[in-house]
Amino acid sequence: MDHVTGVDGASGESGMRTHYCGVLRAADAGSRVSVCGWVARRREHGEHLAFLDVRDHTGIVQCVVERAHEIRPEYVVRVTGTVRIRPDGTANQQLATGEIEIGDCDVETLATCEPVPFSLDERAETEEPLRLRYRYVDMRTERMQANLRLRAVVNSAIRRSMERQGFVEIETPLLWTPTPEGAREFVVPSRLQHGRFYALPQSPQIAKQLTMIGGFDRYYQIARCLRDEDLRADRQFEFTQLDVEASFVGQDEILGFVTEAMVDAADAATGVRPGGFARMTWAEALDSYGTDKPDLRFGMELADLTAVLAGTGFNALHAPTVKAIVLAGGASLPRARLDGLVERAKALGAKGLVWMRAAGDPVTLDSPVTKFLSEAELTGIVRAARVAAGDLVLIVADEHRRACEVLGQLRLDLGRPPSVGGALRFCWLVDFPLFDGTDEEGNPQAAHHPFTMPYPEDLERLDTDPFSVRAQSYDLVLNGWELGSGSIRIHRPELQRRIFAALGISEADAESRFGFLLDAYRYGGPPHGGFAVGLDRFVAILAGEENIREVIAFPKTQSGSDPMTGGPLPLDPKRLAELGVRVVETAPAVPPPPPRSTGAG
RNA sequence: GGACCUGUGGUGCAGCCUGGAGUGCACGCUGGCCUGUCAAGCCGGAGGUCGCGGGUUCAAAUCCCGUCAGGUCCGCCA
Repeated sequence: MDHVTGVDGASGESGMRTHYCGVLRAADAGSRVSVCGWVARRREHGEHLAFLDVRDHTGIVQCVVERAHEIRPEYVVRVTGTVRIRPDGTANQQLATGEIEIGDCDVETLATCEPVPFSLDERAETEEPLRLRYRYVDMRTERMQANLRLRAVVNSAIRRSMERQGFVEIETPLLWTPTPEGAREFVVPSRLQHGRFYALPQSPQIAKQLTMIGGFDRYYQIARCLRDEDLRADRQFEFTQLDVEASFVGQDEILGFVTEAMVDAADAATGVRPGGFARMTWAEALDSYGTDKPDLRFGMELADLTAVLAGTGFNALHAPTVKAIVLAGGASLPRARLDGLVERAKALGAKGLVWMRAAGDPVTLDSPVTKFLSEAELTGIVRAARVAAGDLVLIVADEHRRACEVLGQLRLDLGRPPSVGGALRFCWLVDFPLFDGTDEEGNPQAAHHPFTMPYPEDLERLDTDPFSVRAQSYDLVLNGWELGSGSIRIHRPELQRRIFAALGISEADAESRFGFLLDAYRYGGPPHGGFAVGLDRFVAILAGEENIREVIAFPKTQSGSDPMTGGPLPLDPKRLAELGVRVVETAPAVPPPPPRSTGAG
């Protein structure tokens, strides 16, 4: 990583420091320098010698002083002294600055610090709520510094990439109009119009489509989105996405734009341009990986045994689809573990799970159920699933989707590599179904969103077999995480009306919900499509983190609280009255605000 | 809305199953010693509502019920 070798006026420091701590080297020996930072550690050796390790975001430098008893860890100091080579035998190889130290020091305390509530040592684990409550302290750790700076690098690279590709950044409103579709929205009461509400955008979806009609044929935005849905390791109320929309282009061009941005960003983050964006249809992903977000970092693909077992007399394996995965070397798993896998499969919705241990040459299968299968069926399984001696075969027979999905999950349980430090395996998924499931009234539901363009050749089945209609929509998957999704949009009002009808949205409904959008398409809407990439997830993967909170400066807990500020908080009646809002049911117990003192010994 | 896991000096843990004095480990904090350390070392000290409430029991950190907080997941996330 490049380091600034000095600090000039551009830093706005007015000469408080000449260098960052982590950049000093043997070549600087003899220089008179000033560094500013936090005391990472203090080592006292009696009355006449002490060491202060001073830290800033670039690293640590050792300062040698006569006495430092009054200077405690995490004090903010400015040290002015002379860089010198350390005495023979005292260099520290672990430290980038380990060949030198700052001697002849004048130490100025800029701020004191109470004992911090948890260790900043990288080796110490601290419970997350405590880190979040004192996030400003937590941020000083190497981990948080690296993660948030990585995020800035990614944002910056994405902006450059999109601009180079001719995209224009346009800001869209945070105060938008409520739309009763999709994710639950955060709502903002209008002070000037009591009883009316804005909604915070779950995404700038409609706004960006309007910019297409407005003639900005390549729009992008690094946009905050807000969804009032339950939180997860990969979901916060607020998140950031790279939002893209372009006119007069097809699916391949849009995938190309996004691929370019991802490659540029990954390059900036890691120094390597990732290649090999896999591409498969939604149906292929389900068939081979049992999921619509396949993790391509490892094999263990699903084998299809349906044909092999088509005529089986063994009822447990008689089903529309029979699928298997093979765990290499898994034949040695203890029986208790196998029983656990069966339970897991049942918990995932399968009727059962058949396991078989493979041994010998030629390979034979051993299992409590082999006696119900013919020789031909057993050799068929070995051949179809490419079973080798020592392997464990796991078989699920069920409806197609369930069989695939259960084994897809078991594949992850048994084979998924750790998130840290591995390869980046991107994968485009295309040809999603237009509809997925039905609502309470039995109407098909849009798999992506109601403005998604179907394949023209599938349209004839819209009324007769809607679930077979494919959409021109696509997902980007990275290492098994859904990074984003997009589609070609419907730009012709008459087709949009047909889709609304198929979704069970009446003309009057469509008018009241999306009237302004339908109006807009009467005034020259070009063919267009777009995409959105979840940047919190992308940065988390690049950082080797399992949780997006680690790449967010001030995240919320799973219950939507902020341990630092205590929010959300009740509003006093005066402000509620001003907004024309009455609280009908107060929360049962508002916890008291966190105590002010650290209570540290 | 639901399932599971966690909650013990400032921090991270052990103790809980099988009830018997707040018992232990490491770090931190604090006082002292120490002139080349670097997670410094050595000696001493302080620091506890065992998340909270109730129950069982002669006796509860430990068993039971409830509750709160945090986490992981299901539902939810067009």
